[in-house]
Amino acid sequence: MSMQDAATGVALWRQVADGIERGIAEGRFAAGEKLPGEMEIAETYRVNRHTVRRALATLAERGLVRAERGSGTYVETQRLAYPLRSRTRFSEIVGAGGHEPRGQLIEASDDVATRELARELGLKTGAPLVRIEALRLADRTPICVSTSWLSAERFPDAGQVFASVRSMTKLVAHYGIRDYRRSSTRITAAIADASDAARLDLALGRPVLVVDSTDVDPDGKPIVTKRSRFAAERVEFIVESD
Amino acid sequence: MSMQDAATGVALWRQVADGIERGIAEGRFAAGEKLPGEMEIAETYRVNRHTVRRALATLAERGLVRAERGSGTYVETQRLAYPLRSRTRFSEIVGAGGHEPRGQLIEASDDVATRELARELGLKTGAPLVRIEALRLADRTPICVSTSWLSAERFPDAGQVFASVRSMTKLVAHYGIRDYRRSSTRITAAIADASDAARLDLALGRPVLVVDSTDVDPDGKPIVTKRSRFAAERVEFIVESD
DNA sequence: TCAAGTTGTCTATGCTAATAGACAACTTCA
DNA sequence: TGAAGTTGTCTATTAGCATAGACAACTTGA
Repeated sequence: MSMQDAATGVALWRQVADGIERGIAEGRFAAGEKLPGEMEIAETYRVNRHTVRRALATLAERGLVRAERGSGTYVETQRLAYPLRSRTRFSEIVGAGGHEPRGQLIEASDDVATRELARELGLKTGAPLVRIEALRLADRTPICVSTSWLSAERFPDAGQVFASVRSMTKLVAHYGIRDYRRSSTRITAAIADASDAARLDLALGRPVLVVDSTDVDPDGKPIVTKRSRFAAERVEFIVESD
Repeated sequence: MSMQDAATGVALWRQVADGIERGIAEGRFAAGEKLPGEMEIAETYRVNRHTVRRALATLAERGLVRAERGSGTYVETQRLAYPLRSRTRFSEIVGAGGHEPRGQLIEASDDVATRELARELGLKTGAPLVRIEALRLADRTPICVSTSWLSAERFPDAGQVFASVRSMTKLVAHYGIRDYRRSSTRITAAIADASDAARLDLALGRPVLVVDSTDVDPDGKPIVTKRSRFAAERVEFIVESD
């Protein structure tokens, strides 16, 4: 019943690595600057220097820090600002941040609507759907994995179309829909599962922002419903009230 | 270079526990229903039964599941829906969900404005602030820990006032502010640090939703800026577009 | 009532995480 | 140049993770 005295089940070096990464993400360690020495880090976390070394090694492998023998260990990073508005387009948001948006089809398959999917899409339970699993990147950095569902009757061959245009905006344009908007967005967080972690190039145990959303056409008719998993360490959602 | 073949630094029993918890959170295991047997879980995760038992033991300790000897292991849970609007009041949101909102002062102290805080609050760097660290609960379940900053000149003794009224809405009402709205909200996710984990009664390694927000009065003048850490496994944010 | 299926507890063993100390290799700065 | 401070590498030891097998205690349903 009482709380746990430490993060049971999570290796110490992992906790140290996460702590340092958090420090970087929050700006306590600025990009380009030198981290405290291994001995100092070991003292602040009350841990052996070798444990710190292992933590730093994993961060270095992921390209977050760079060690220079005799000198110190240095930082590099930056989080992508991702506004959530009724007009939410991955390519526009990433492009506005000065990065090149990329899309990549992982898998397209046929599916049938569960009760929840049917409700979101305004269809009947069991209606034929196209399920598209896609990876989205900014430059070469994976940002999110998303699973999208569309009506198979309204969007036949959506999977093949997506494979060639690699953008949801262009996909729906192909079916004559020139504009759409976000109707609902639900956000929570979880730990990445094995396959998401692999696709996002995340260490397992890292958090993802899970976003369930539905886009509708100008008449309010549902087009597509999605579940996207964003690498939490690479994005920051901006909610604009009013 | 290559990705990690498994969640290095995270114990197997922890991965199994997280997997099951995710299954519960996503509704794959409905509340009240029976989980698969320990042997079956062990097979799906390709892991020893003892490892599964340890995973289930931690979930049971946190009240997520309940084991019944000879029969099986059963689920219990529900996530709190937390809408993010320009009118965002913890007490109203929790109350609307049929729970009793509670607030608890952890610590109040004097502080001075960093450049970021000053910008958010429309003050000068170094201006005197009151910093309030508070825990918010729904019934007896901790939901979030928040650190709030207010101008010490405009809200003298804010810490003492909060300690007695235990609500941000009532606090500002005490200074004659009858209404306010959310002006900006930024969301990301992280792993809970040791003290937040303890206050939220979270196992370390569990994710939190980190929300940075600023409230303004009807004239648009900043009142308070906050950083809140929500237990991700207990809430789900709802963003309403339009 | 009995067999099958479930959770609970014990013993035992190999492997990895974490600690500890020592020293080499290198950089920085006085 | 030299001393202080840094990262890199080695050896050794202890505690905890994970596996394995066996059996007890209990529930369920035929």
